[in-house]
Amino acid sequence: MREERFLRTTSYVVLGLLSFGRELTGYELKQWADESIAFFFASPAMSQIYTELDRLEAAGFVRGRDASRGADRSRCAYRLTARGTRELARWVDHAPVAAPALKHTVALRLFLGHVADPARLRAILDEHLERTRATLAALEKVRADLGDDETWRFPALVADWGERYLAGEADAVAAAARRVRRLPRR
Amino acid sequence: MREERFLRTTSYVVLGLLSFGRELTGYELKQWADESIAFFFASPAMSQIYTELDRLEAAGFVRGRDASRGADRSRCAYRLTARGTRELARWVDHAPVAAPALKHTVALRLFLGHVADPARLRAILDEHLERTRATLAALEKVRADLGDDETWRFPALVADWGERYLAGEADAVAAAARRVRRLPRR
DNA sequence: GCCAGCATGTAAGGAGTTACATGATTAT
DNA sequence: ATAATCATGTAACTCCTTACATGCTGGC
Repeated sequence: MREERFLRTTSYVVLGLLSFGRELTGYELKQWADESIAFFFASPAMSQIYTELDRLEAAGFVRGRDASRGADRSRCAYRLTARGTRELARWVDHAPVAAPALKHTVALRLFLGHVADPARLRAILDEHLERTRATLAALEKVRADLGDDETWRFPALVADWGERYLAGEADAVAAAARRVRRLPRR
Repeated sequence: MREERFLRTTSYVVLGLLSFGRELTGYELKQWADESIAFFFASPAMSQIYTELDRLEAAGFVRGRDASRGADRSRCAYRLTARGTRELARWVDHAPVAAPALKHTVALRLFLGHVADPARLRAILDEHLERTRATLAALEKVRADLGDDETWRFPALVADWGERYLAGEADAVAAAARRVRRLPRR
C-alpha cells in the first residue's frame, strides 16, 4: 500500500496564493504573502519562494511563463496547473488536522519573570501590546479591502477570526501588564 | 565593538526550566516542558534537549551531576550555574522583543476554502475546536496546580493569559464554523 | 546622479526533527 | 511475561534563513 505523501506546508502556501487565479511572479507572491498569509502563518523568505517555484514546476504543479518587461528585465509569471489545483485540494481536504505551532518568546520571558527586572518586563509587555495593536490595525485594513466579494469569502472569514484573536491577545497582554505593574519592586 | 550574541531560544527554554531551582535530568526536563512551556512555545525533541544540555555544560551555563539509580541505571541531573543564571537574565531583560511566530495550518486551510469540500472544511474546524477545548481543559488543570504560591507567580500569569487566549480561539473557531455551515453546498 | 523598488537566484549554515540504537525498572 | 515508563544518546536529514551576488527601472 503506497503511502500518499504531502509536500511541505510552504508548497501549499505558494500553490494556495496561486489558486485565486492570478498569474504571479516570485516577487509578487512574496509581497502578497506578507500582507495576507503572514497574519497566521510564517511568510517564506524570498529565496525560498524561488526554490519552491522551481520544485513545483518540476513536479508539474505550476507552469511558468516568460513575462519579461523589455529586453533585459527578466521576469517569470506562474500559474497553477490542473494537477496543482488537485494537489492543493487534496491537501486542504485530507491532511491531518495539526495543532497550530506557536513560538511566543514574550510569553516565555514573562514565564521567567522571576529572573527579570520588573521594569524591563513591563517595557517588554508594553512593546508587545503596541505591536499587537499595530498588527490588528493592519489586519483591519486588509479586511476592509476584502469587502464581501465572493472571491474573498474565505480570506475574509480568516481575517475576521484573526481580528478576534488579536483583539483577545491585546486584552490578555494588557491584563498581564497591569498585574506585573502591581508587583512589588525587586 | 563586540556583538553580544544570544544563544538559540531553545537554550533559554532549558535554562529557564532549570531556573526554578530544581535539579533535573534531560528526561524530566522534556516532561516538564511538555506540560508547561508547550502551551505557548514549541517543546523541543528529547534528542535536542540532550544535545542542548551538553552544549550548555561546555559553555559553563549548567553543571551535570551523576545521579545514577543503582549500578547500571545511568542518570545525570543538571542545575544552573551562576553564569547560567546571569545569561538567562540577560536574555529575558535585553533580547529584542520579537513578534510571536505562528504556523496555523487550520487557518491556512480555511483561507483556501474555495478549493475545498465544504463538508470537510466543517469537519476540520470541528476537530480543531475540539482540540482547542481539550488544550484549554489541560491548561486549566495546570493553572489550578500552580495555585497562588509566589514561586509560580509568573507561570500563573502566563497560564491566565493562555486561558484567555484559548477561550478566545475557541469562540472565534466556533463562529467561523457556524459561518461555514451556512455556506451553500458546492 | 542616486536611491527605492523590482526581479532573480546561489551557497552556506542554523535549528530542529525523525529514525535508530540500547537497555534498566516497574506495574499489570 | 510483557508492556509502559525511565533514561540516554547518535546520525541523517529536512526545512528554512541569512548573506551574498547581480542588475534594471522609475521617481526626485
